[in-house]
Amino acid sequence: MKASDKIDDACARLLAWYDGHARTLPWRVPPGSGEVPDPYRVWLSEVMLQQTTVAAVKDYFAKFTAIWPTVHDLAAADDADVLSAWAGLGYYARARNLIACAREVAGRGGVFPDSEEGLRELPGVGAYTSAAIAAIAFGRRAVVVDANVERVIARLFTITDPLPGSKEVIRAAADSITPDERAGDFAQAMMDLGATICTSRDPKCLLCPLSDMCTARKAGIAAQLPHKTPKKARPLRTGTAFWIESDGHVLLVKRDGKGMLAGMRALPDDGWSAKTSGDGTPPLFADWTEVEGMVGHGFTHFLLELSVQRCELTGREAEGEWWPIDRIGEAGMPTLFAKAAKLVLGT
DNA sequence: GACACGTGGGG
DNA sequence: TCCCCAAGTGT
Repeated sequence: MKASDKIDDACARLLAWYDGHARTLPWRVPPGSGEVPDPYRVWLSEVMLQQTTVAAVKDYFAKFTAIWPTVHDLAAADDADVLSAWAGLGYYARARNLIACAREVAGRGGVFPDSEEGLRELPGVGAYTSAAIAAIAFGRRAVVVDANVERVIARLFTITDPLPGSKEVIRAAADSITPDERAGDFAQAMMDLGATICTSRDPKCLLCPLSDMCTARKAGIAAQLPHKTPKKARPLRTGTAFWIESDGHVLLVKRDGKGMLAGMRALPDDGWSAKTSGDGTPPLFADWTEVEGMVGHGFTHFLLELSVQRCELTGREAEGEWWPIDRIGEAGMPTLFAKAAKLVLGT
């Protein structure tokens, strides 16, 4: 059997498997249905799915498409409303780029570029997302490589060099088995395979349509691939958030446009960051009381232990936005501050 | 290439 | 409990 035959075989088997096993997802068109995917929904889902699980995205996708059914609607939205709707999903730069991208596309008449290169120019659309949209929404041949594909390819071809150094080698191997036809289905098939069969831990090789051609499985090392260079330990930082209450309202601030949780509504704090712990300094002079307990929160590159101080004011002169406490859940704060609010309110 | 950038779930 | 991981991008 020639190498090219094996490649065609892998491709055909994967597509056949996908026809019978594709996950049903809110943003997906079932294979063979003849439906045409909406580029707006494909784009929105792909951005939401960056470094995020399908389960976490589902509710947000439903909410966004209900409030903003088209790219024009999203482009016309207030920044604060979009950021609030995104609150809890994480990686907030994605939301800021989402707004910028929607406005750019709306400025082109609401038409997304239909090529990988054109899509790549859009804010928040990188190598992966441009390839994914080109393939899924426009049927273009594109080499779509996410963490699922990296894992499947590393195992199929026994690529043992550690990530991220081996990205180019993996991409080239993925290129070699990417078909000209059904590019979108192929990309989604690879990702579904990685998500459900060729999983990071405990791969289900007995169920895999490619198991007999998987060289890592043959070598008995499938579960150990891909190798990854070890991550650095996350430092522990401490910080303080301040709950300033007056007449049933709490004082919220808008965070800086740069850095952690940029642009998000939040409780005032003492300036903690990934680099340093906070200094405990309150934003104003008052009779502060320590709230019992602590909020533990893990960010990508550090861990935070957040204490909360509270005080009661008689007026509302302080700088910020006074938010009704009984509607604090609608404030659209990142999870860290939502946890702090729960600690204060005992909910 | 390295690092900043969130969060929730699974083993 | 803790560690790893997930449909990455921008700087």
